[in-house]
Amino acid sequence: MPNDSPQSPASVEKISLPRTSESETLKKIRHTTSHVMAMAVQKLFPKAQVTIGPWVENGFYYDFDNPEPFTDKDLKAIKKEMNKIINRKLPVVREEVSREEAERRIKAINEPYKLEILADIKEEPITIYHLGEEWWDLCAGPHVENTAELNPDAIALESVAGAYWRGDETKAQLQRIYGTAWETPEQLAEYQRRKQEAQRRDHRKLGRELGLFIFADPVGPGLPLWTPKGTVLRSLLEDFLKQEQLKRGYLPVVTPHIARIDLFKTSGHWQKYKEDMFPMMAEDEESRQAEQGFVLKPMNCPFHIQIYKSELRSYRDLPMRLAEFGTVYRYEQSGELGGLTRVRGFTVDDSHLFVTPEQLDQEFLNVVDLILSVFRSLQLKNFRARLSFRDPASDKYIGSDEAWEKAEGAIRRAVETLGMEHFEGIGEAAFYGPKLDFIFQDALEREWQLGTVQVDYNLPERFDLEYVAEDGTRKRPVMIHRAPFGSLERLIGILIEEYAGDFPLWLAPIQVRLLPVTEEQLPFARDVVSQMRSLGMRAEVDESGERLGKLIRNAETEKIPVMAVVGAKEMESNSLSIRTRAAGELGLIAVPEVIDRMKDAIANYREF
RNA sequence: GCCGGUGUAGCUCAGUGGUAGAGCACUCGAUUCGUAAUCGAGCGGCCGUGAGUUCAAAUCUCAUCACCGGCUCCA
Repeated sequence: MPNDSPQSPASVEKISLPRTSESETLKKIRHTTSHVMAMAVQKLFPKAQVTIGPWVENGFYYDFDNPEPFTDKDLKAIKKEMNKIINRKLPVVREEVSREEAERRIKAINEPYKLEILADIKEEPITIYHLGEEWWDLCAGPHVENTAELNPDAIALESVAGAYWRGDETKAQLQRIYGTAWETPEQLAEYQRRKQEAQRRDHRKLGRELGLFIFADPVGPGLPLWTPKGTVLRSLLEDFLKQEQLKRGYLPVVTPHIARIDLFKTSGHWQKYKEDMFPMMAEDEESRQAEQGFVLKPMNCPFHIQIYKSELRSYRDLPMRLAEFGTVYRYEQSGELGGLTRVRGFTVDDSHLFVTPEQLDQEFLNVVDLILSVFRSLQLKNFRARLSFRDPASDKYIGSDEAWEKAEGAIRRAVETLGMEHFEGIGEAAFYGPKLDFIFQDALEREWQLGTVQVDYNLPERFDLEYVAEDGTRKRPVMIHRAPFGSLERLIGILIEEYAGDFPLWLAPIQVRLLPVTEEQLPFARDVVSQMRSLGMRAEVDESGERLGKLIRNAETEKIPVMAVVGAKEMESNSLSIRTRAAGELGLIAVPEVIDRMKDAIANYREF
């Protein structure tokens, strides 16, 4: 791997690649290609039944019900068959039929899934698209007019995957084939190049290369171990947020990792969240039977609630903002785990705000303001805000409709007040309340929730929380759950990919490395480093004794932002030859000036 | 949890039934060198794990664990 040497054309974007949603042409191409693929599959696998085959942002897929799962080898054969179909230059013909006629024809070819799809189509007439004489599918279109408009060299089949019919785990598992299709072979090549490029930013790869974290088989899946460098990163992010929270009146707390099962029965976790919790620890079989045991905490809220409840609170104490970097454990399904973005043990930058109903709106806005300012400081710009509401049809939630409506109302008012762009995610709520979530994308365009704010009327009720109001009566506070990072693990995963491993100076695990030209300069270099360290900078000397070219190469590969070459002339003039990753060689600079500039840059979240 | 794929040295990977390989890293020696790889030698592997087939298994079969791409589910 040549790493990112200056010669490599870093990220020159020669060819522009439209996304499907932005290009009518691509929509047609991909739609038709998915039909061609389905036709090819049914030719090679006559038992395969078709279901749906839409375009997606980078290509298309089609789900089949086939007695045998497809393998990578099958994909090759399918692609070959597709080429044949395309080369036959089949016309793509739209036909409108009545519902009865569509039903009759589907029954004639025995395609039960199509029948279900037909039942869901509201409008008439029903549109059917024919590929030549021998194959057709229910489809709204649009399509190209002839398969000759497709270029076999601009099409690639990518992978097979299981997918549930209608996205429902309890329904049949279908075989999904993913593919991609473009206008020209050049576009396909560019798409594949960018995909490779994205893989180079993958935090799992960079995390290993930069020595930030590891996973160890004997420890277990989804349980990251943080190396010294990774721990620096974590601590810096924690300290940064702690300072922001200090300014805003948060109160730090610390709570244990385990608790009696009863705590989670009161909160409702045991009833609604049990599947996501590690199994109970019981002292003996009798205790196990009686459900008398301890569990690892999947969330911090019940613990913070206990602290709130430990004294009688006055309205004068509110809002009370209890904050903790609380490590929680969730028994995620094995197939869900991956890198730092989905793990089984992670640290939430958690806080629970206990507020009066009158304070709710303002406090919610304050939290959103904090979250947005955190994202700004971290230079995270590409996110979407999601209103995560409950699915009224599901039974996975606790609490009354009234409480839910009040909480959802508070979130709606907040985004309206802020004029914030957002979308709604039905069924995305926590089991105890609705959320405002901030959704980010990783290098491979998968979406992840980071920051979150939640309004909760339910847990205060279940734990019978109170405060004494001005008039002396006992009233119930409202809770806001919030986490700007979401979790340190996921945040760092996203940050690594966002920065492509090039951390800003203030976050870099090693900020500056001194590179002695010969051993002669070692003592001087060590002295400069100790000056820097005494000022809190993360500095080190390369003691390897290799030649300068190698020292630079190593520092570049490790993505160290500032390199300082020390040779005879630097030593003589008490200066350093500075080379930065971002700007290259900056020439000779006196040691005190280097230190001042470093200090200034770090304090102001700027580069050297 | 489900479907497909992959597990060989610390890392990246070659080896497809017959004596385990390369580059980098690491150790030692020589070199004291000016902005992306100095030369040489050495160390290092129960071929993820367990069973089976075979005269013989890294290689074939089954099971299991982990990882990767999806699905479902979530910070």
